[in-house]
Amino acid sequence: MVSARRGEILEAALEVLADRGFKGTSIDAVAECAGLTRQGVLHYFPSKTRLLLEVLDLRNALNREHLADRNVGEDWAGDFAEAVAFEQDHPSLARMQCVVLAEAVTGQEPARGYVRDRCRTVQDHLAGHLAARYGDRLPSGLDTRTGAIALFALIEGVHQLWLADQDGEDHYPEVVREVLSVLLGDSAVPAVKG
Amino acid sequence: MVSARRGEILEAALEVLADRGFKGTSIDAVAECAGLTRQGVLHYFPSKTRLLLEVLDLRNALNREHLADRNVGEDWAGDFAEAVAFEQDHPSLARMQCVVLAEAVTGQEPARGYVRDRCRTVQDHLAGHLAARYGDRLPSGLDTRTGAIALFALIEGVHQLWLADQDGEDHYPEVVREVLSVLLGDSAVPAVKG
DNA sequence: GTCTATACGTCGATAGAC
DNA sequence: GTCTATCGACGTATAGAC
Repeated sequence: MVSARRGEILEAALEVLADRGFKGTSIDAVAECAGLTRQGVLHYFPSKTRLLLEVLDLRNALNREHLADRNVGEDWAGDFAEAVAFEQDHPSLARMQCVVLAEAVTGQEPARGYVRDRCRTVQDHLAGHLAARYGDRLPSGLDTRTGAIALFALIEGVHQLWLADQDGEDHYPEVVREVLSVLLGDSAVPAVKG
Repeated sequence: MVSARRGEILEAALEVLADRGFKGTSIDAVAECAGLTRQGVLHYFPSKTRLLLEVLDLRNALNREHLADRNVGEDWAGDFAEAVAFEQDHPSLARMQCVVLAEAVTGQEPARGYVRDRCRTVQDHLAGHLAARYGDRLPSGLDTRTGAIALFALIEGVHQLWLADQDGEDHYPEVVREVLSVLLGDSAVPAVKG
């Protein structure tokens, strides 16, 4: 039903957004990248804002699809390391997300609501899963809610660091795995002491 | 020596940048906020880019100034909690930083170099301090370098979460303190087990 | 493809201080 | 009479809308 063109435009928009952010993106640039004219783009998406929101949805879909392949929850540290690796294998997705979310922190950007919702649902999700498995406190002694916040912050922060300096450190998935195993308090990982 | 005007313009620029990001900021808006015209601003700062860079320097100066008041290193978890609290007491600084850094992830933004340098120097700094105190491994078993990365990522991530949803959770400084005490492995903090 | 809006940066001008 | 602070007007580029 959705024409192939629509998909192509979304792909093109993802690239341009990743490269220039929302404010910096012109419909012309998206159109050129997709091989049609501005009017062609506006035929499928009524406005730049709607286009952005659909790209964000696309990203969500891709992420969920990827996670669905794993048996999430058996190996938390591994799951998160994998999620980080996935982002790093798809730099456009990662950059788009980072830039657009930050822009949304700003005044009245269209993605503001999206960002707030995402922030809350991800935290609730994490807290729910952790509580289901560990109860009120993680084995490390951390409060479950605190742990969920820390996990989320850590992942977001790692993405930012990686994007800020892609020539630097690139063992982030491994870093995440080790840190998580300490935070959770499982000792399923080589947390070699002294 | 620098005229008072200059300072006023920097202050105004900080506000506007925090509110609209770099791309969204017009010299006109800064000028209006500072009570003069675009040309007046351009008299003190040759370009929008230079203005941005000076605002980033200003932020650095403020941060250093604030940290100089503490006896940094005696209580790591406390230091970081304090740093987070400081940011939250100065929302303009925090938002400006977050938005501008994220924009810099993008193509050829002026702050790109600044961000990469900051990323490296902060990590090196942290790693150096941690190594000086703990050696190759933290008491928690984490590798020192890994710990430094995790600390930095955690702080950056927490800022982002806070900015994304300021109506949500607001115990971030406390969260940071608790998480750090687990990551480092000091048990100087109520990490109540079971 | 044209219209309109906005924004950057330059040029020349004015007015006061030294 | 030159230096500093500021302004108005202009040229150009880009983006969104129809």
